[in-house]
Amino acid sequence: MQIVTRFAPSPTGYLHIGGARTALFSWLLARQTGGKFVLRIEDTDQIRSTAESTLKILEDMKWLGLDWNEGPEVGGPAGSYFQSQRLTIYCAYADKLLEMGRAYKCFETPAELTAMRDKARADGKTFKYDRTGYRLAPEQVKQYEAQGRPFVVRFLMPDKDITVHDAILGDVTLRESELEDFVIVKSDGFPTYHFAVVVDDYSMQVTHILRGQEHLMNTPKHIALQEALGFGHPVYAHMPLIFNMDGTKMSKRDKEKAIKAGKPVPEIDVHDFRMAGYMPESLLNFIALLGWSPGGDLEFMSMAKMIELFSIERIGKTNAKFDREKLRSFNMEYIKNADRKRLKEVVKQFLDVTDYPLKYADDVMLDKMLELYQPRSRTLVEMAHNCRFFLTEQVEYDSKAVEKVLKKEGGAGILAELAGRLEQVEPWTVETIEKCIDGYCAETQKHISKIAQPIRVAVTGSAVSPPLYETLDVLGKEKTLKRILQACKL
RNA sequence: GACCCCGUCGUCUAGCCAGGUCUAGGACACAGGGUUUUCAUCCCUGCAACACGGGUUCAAAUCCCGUCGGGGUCACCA
Repeated sequence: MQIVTRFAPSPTGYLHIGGARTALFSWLLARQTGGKFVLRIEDTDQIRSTAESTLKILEDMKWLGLDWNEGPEVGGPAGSYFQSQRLTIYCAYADKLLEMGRAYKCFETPAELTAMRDKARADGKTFKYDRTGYRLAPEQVKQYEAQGRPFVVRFLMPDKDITVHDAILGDVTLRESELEDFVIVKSDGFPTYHFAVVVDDYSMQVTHILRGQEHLMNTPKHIALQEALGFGHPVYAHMPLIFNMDGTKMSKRDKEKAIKAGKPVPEIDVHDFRMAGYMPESLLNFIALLGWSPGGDLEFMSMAKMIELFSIERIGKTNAKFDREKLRSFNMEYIKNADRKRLKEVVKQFLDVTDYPLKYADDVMLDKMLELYQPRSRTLVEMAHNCRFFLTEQVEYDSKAVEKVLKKEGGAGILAELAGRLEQVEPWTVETIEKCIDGYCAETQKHISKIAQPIRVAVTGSAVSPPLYETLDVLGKEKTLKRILQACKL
């Protein structure tokens, strides 16, 4: 039997990093077995869903390289992959349940329900819907409907315990007393998540459902629905959750908080990581290791390797904390080891959506930058930021570096002398530059470090840069001399 | 609060299911050292964990129970 997995985000914002992991695992499972990966947009919340979010999510999925066999843009046999466009399907099933007596209409208002919940809480009890709607006489229901009173449809839960056979957690049994008749159709006529998800997973022939553990307690509802509708059950696999280092949830609000506090803004959504200069393959590799491991000491894996090694059995049960330090380290490793062609592609993609001076560099210059910065960048942001002195006319001088290196060690005298020497260098290559400066060191009995640093600061504005001779070579003779002379005046 | 899930270095984890080969391995971070014109890379060394208490057993990180701790869920949100 063909394995069909799915990822079903609700379009209420960017693709969350946790969602990305869910999508990745589902995708891996499908790809490994030659099955199908379905993307479905769960936009039954009319208030919060936006078309813009859908576009963003699709874009992030593409950036990650998680392609789908059925879903938005590609279509598929199930019809629309937007739940908001599948209303007639849900209605048909809701009617069927109503006819079977497995569902019933309720006329309580949200306010009334809230009041009942509050009262139960005040009494120290757990609220459970009392099936008032179920006991309504048919005439009464008709009368309410004639009055135009809004209603919801609730599913009549069977009076029995329900066991979830989870592929990760094992059997989890929920007592009948813990289960209540939940809403399947809202008063606006839209299905609730629980109802739509069951109907869609059935019609899209989904065989394996991977999702976060926060859904575990929902699963008995879905199982009961499947039984009532005669659907059969997919395999469920509830994955451990991902948190911040301090144990709190990774939420969009973390970003707002950081901005208010004037702190660095943490990456939360896939889009954030993209803008922060991570490569999709390193992000994917990193999040794959949150809650899953191929076993042994293996950490760095290509997508092909991950597809080969992935298995639900090896997904762990314990929640993980998202360590951005380790991600950075992963990313550096990926940048360092990427072949130049791929790196260039990623860098160009990155520059397309950001605004660094490097964006305006020509291809030859970009190659030179990559040569210099590939081994020393943890992120693309770092790379673009650190190489900007090559691309801008004005050097931004780091005051500390000027103070410490230029004023103390070098002095305008040495720099002026050096400028004179360098002016004679012809042609301008790493070798000739080296020869010139080495010669100066030998003649003046000065250690190279006493010479290199002042030049570096003069030319780059910073005490830190790629190797000096390469830097000067790439910068060019004209700019080098100009900057050295300019620095003499500081 | 009720119900459910989980508990190996600071963090991600291997080992657990099929108990001995575990004085618990790897990675990130951290500390020290080496290479180096700065930075980074690279190399070496170090620090650091089986939550606790009972049991079963010749033997427990591995099996069982309890305690404690962490998390999730309790919507006409998904």
